[in-house]
Amino acid sequence: MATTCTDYDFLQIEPHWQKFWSDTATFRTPAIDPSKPKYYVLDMFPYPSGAGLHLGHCENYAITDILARYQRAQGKNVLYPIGWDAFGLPTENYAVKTGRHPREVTIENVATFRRQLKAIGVSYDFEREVDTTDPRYFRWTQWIWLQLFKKGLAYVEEKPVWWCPALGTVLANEEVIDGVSEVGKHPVERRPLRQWVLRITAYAERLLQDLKLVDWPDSTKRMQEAWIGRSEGAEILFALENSALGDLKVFTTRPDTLFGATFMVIAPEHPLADALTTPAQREAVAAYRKLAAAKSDLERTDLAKGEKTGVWSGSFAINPVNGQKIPVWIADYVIMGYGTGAIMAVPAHDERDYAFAQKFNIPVVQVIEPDHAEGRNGNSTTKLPYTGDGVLVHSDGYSGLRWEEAKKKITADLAARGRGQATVNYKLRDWLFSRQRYWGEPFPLVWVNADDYAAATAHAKAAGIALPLPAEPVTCVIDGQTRYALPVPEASLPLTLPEVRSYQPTGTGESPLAAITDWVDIWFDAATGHAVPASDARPAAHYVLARRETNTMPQWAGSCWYYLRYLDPKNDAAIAAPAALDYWKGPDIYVGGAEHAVLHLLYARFWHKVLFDLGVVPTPEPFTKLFHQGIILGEDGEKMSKSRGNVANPDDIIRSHGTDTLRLYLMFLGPLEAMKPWNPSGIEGVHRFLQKVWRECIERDTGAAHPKLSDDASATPADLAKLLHETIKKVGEDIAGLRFNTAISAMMIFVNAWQKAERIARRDALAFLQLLAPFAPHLAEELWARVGGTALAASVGQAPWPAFDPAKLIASELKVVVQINGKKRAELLLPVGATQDQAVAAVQAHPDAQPHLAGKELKRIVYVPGKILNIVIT
RNA sequence: GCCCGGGUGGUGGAAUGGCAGACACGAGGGUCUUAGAAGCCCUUGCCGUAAGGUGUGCAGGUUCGAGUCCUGUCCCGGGCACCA
Repeated sequence: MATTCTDYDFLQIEPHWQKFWSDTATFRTPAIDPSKPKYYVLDMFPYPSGAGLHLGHCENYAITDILARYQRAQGKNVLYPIGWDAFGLPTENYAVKTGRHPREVTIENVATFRRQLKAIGVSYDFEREVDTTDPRYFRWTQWIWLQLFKKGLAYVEEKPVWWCPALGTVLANEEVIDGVSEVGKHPVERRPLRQWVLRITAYAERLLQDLKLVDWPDSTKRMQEAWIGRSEGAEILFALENSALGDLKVFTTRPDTLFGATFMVIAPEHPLADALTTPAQREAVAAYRKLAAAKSDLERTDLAKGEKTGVWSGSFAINPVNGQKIPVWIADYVIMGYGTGAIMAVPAHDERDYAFAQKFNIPVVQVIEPDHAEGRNGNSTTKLPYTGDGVLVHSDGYSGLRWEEAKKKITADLAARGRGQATVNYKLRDWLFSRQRYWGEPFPLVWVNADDYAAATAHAKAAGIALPLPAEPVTCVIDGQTRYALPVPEASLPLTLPEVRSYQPTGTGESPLAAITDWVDIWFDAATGHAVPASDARPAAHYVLARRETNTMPQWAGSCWYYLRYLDPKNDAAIAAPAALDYWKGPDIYVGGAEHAVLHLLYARFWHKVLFDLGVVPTPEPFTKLFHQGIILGEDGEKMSKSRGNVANPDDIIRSHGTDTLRLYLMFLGPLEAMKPWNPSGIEGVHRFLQKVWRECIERDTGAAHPKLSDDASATPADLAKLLHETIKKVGEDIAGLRFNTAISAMMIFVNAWQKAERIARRDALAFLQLLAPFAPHLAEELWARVGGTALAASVGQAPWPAFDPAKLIASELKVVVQINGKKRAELLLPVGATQDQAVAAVQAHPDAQPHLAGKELKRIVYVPGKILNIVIT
């Protein structure tokens, strides 16, 4: 039932239809039906911040909503869900500031988001909402973590984190601005803390290779490739002059330049740095290492632009190919985290090594000569450093070889002597997976001593409980004692967050959870997961004294698998039922910002592959097709931000022009993937368009259907009918190809023509409303009902998408542009199928063309029927 | 420095190697109106009264024909970076 307004009163129409959709559950996901094709549209789910929806969200969700509505009209079973990525720092910080519980804040923010999403008219199935902070959801986040733990993909390590002594807390990278804390501008330092780390590097090769399986923007694929950073090379052992110290292992991608190695460099943190330092150098090395340690990574990289620094250790290494004695230096341009933390330096063929050698007067030996370079054998004119390809020189036994061959041969020869081997290195680091925060998923495990670990696991086994234990126990040292990580039984999940009185940091760097003694120190039953405070009497002999893990998981955890939970969000027995996983598989399209091109997408792929290996999911990749919408900038062309004062608020636009106008305008602004400045003056254009559609459908004074609508199916003039079918074709193709701006332009062209026609068949008007419906669903519903569409379907979206009639697209005559020597001189209307000779004859008779052709020889004729006739003359 | 994008009217943008500027915004003129708003009609890349010329950052090239392909170059935006 439509409204009765006579004008396009969007303030009345839009809420009316939102209520209709909600009351009739129009967008409830259909049941699994293997006989029907499925289409799963996924948005990157939002973090429900206190600020509410911004235009970027609106753009993102308008895109997916249009796709969802279009695919429904195509007869697909559409899954179009939404949820909340609600754990995380801003909420926790807000809770610290206000003393409110983060859950309370989250519930409030989610309510705001849900209300705003409904106000922009997106057709989500709100019955499938997921919330990462809901224990029924994070139960499965914890379950997946246990599978990773069991597979040996989780381990514990001391890792440096940002520590702010003044705030007494650990800070995230983004909370440290220019070397001071974002809050309060206090100094910060690096401090090692016990952390959980996930072994994503074990999947590096597959994460790289399987990029071939997905339809993603090339730039995103390349960013992932670069992040994984595969490089082939060799590990080479250099004997140390002091043979008691053993060998120094380096990684190089250029084993072909081994004869040019004139020094070695190790990172200041290298484990051999101490041992290699001779007494004479001790003081200098100590000073240098202290200097390097004080530098943040940022400062170290900043110095890349400046001078190289370093200090000689006093020791020498032996080049394995020529026995030459070369000095070992310590310099911070070599970092411990990559390769082996040590390099062989070849100044002639590496810019960094060259700069270092220049500064410290180290010899430079050229061993590669570019092809066709003059004066091989000693009198080279090649400018050094030379990093390109070529032929080896000054390399006994290898001189004259091309570099590719030399790489292989030198590596093989070293391998034969046990002094090296070909290896592959990745830049990808393991994933630091713990946070010293309250508002995150607790790790489902406790720490116990060795004896209790043995007793507890034996007890669980005897009780018939298969704990998710790794092959090798994970241990760490707490207060000087070795502790074993004992997982809670899967059946006891979720492990929920205890209530705390304060979210203030503990001051020790630990999570606020560590202060809740009753929760942390417990008697623990490994078979049931049951626990009582350690201050209580031991309930039974099989209870062991345990300390809970007080770190929590990072925000990434919940967002790594949420797309699977939508398939079956209320399932208490599994992530999702196998039938649901089988039918829906994964998203057919995933839409979200390019800022997640690396981390989120890489982490989610990693978890998905682990689940694939476990047989939980049927596909090796989670997101087969990915699309990044461009950022909406402020009017000034800068990023929208409060401080710049250039933020456009969607609520204001909904009030002034309606959400259909807002959505349509966001889609009309330009290509979806482009970064676009917001230009509020242009919004009038699309608003006028919608009003024009209204005026063509509704009689102004009575509010009845417009009198020019006719029940005679042939009432539409032939030109307009042809245009309608062209529009149906174009809009369908453009939606499928994500070119919404040109789809809208095609609809505008049609309506301009419709306005000039005296009559139009009612069914043609309805077909047009169907095209408009994905973009401006409220107006389309209203007009659909009032023009008579409800006889076909209660909701415009439920009517099958109009088909275009190819026969209607064919014209009897085609326009051909006539060019003479490449310049347009005339236009011809030729019957379909006209031959080149007929075309040329027509041109020669054409008054515009004749003067140009008179007395000229036709040297060449290019004829493309229906397009162009180009005549080349002398 | 490296890797990606991208440079088209006053503005947002359109154009399977085939009429550059679709569709809009803005601007100018007209119509309607007591007046205005809204609507409707016309004009609108630049130079030129016009015929015509010219035009997609710049310089070349390929082609009957280039915004589109190739080479070089400049500028803007994004990402990465002492990664051996």
